[in-house]
Amino acid sequence: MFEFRFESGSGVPPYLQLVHQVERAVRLGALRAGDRLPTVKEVAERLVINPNTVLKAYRELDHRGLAKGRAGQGTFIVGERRAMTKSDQARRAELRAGLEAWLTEARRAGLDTGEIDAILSTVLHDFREETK
Amino acid sequence: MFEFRFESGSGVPPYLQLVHQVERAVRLGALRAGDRLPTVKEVAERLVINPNTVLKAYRELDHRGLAKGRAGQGTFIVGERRAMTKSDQARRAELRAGLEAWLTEARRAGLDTGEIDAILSTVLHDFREETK
Amino acid sequence: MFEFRFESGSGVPPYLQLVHQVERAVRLGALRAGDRLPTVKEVAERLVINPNTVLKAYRELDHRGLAKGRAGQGTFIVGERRAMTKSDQARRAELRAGLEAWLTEARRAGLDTGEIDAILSTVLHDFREETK
Amino acid sequence: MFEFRFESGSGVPPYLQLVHQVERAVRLGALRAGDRLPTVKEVAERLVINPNTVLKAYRELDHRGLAKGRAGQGTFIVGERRAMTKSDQARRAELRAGLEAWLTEARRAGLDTGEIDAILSTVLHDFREETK
DNA sequence: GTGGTCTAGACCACA
DNA sequence: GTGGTCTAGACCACC
Repeated sequence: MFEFRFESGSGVPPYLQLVHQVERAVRLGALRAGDRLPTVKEVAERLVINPNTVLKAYRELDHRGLAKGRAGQGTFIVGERRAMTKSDQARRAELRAGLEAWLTEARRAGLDTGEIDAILSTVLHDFREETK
Repeated sequence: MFEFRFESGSGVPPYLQLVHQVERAVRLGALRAGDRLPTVKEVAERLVINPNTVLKAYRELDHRGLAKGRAGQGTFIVGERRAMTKSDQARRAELRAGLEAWLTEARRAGLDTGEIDAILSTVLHDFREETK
Repeated sequence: MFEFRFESGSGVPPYLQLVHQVERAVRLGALRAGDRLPTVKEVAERLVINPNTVLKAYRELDHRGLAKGRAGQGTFIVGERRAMTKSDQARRAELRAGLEAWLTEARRAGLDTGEIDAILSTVLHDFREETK
Repeated sequence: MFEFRFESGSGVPPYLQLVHQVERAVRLGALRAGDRLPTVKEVAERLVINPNTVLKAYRELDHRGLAKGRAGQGTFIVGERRAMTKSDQARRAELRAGLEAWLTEARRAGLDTGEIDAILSTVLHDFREETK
């Protein structure tokens, strides 16, 4: 079952964090069409937030065409996302491993979380500017 | 002079984005104690937002002990952040280059911005869980 | 419920007066962790000021770690302030009574509010210099 | 020569602090008609503030009829304040001593500056309400 | 309904 | 001109 989490202190509204997490999971293939999201009640209890906040996130997912609620059954991921080929999956795994290596390297160099974030967001921004 | 920018669509309130950018710049050594931030008016005009929004960001920086406004003079970075040694700087540059290489690799593998973000935030999260 | 008031004419910005009052109340034990402050709207209406001014005060209290706003619920005093012992409370009451006696004495000697203030601030200042 | 000082952190605008100090000194008899205030330049240098701020305070004192600048000579306290009788002076000294005793008592009871302030302002406020 | 962000514009304090 | 306070009112996020 998909697990939500909160990155507190980022300033992103809680309901949007939930939306983003589903979006990312779908992109990575961790969530696929037909998968069932945890119920509103479950999420609300687990994250200790108001059920309305979860509802708003699920409504937004519906709005974005990523999930669809079925009365009495739950909320399900929709939309066809072409399955990844084996070689695609392998390449992702490699990339993932590469990033993990980079992070380990950064930690070993004595950088704390804040510094890593700073480098990440700066480099990311520059990269997007260049490849725009 | 320090340049602000907006990462629109993230859901982070504009004033917080400004705060985060200064925080990151200070961490990376791009801003140092005594440096003057652009005036409230300049930022407001450049980003086409209300001066009060910029003021709010500067006030937040004050609260966080990162900057201090002086009426009639401007807003200045405050607090001693020990200068980085040459070797530290070199290590950062290496890390930066490594991350850029990773990004180039990811692009070459056909990942779009959304997918890269997805991998980044997932791996980052897992990494923090592990090293916690 | 905590009651705010204005000491007009002091030159202290209204929002700061609110902050100071909460700080003092917390110090005196009149407000304790978990206590709920009146809502922004209530204070604004009672003191006939703009809600944003109250909000600014509450935000400042947040920054100082004295209170925390919870959307939809209100603003609450935060932070553990060890409860005063019975004997402590008694000593405070004595001190308070002593000060009241002094004030009565001063009034009887024909001093007006301004003169009392003058003596108070002067003696206070000297006292701090000495015990510094 | 009269000495100005700053109580930082009170939120009272610097120029008003200067005004208040002269007012109090006049009330207490520490400054009397004809006494010369330090020059704008002296005050500005001593307190490390802009001369314009001192000028504004002196202008305000003029406005309130407490002091008058004489071109090329300086700023002088004006206004007849009937001299205090010997017995009046004695009574003030007694009051002052009484307050000092109270403060010593408070310190001995373990109260810090903030707590003393809290009691003072609370009792003062209540006292004014009662004798209003 | 409760806190919080943003805008718009007036006014003040400081240099 | 530069930071800062206050007002007024719209809109958002959370309960």
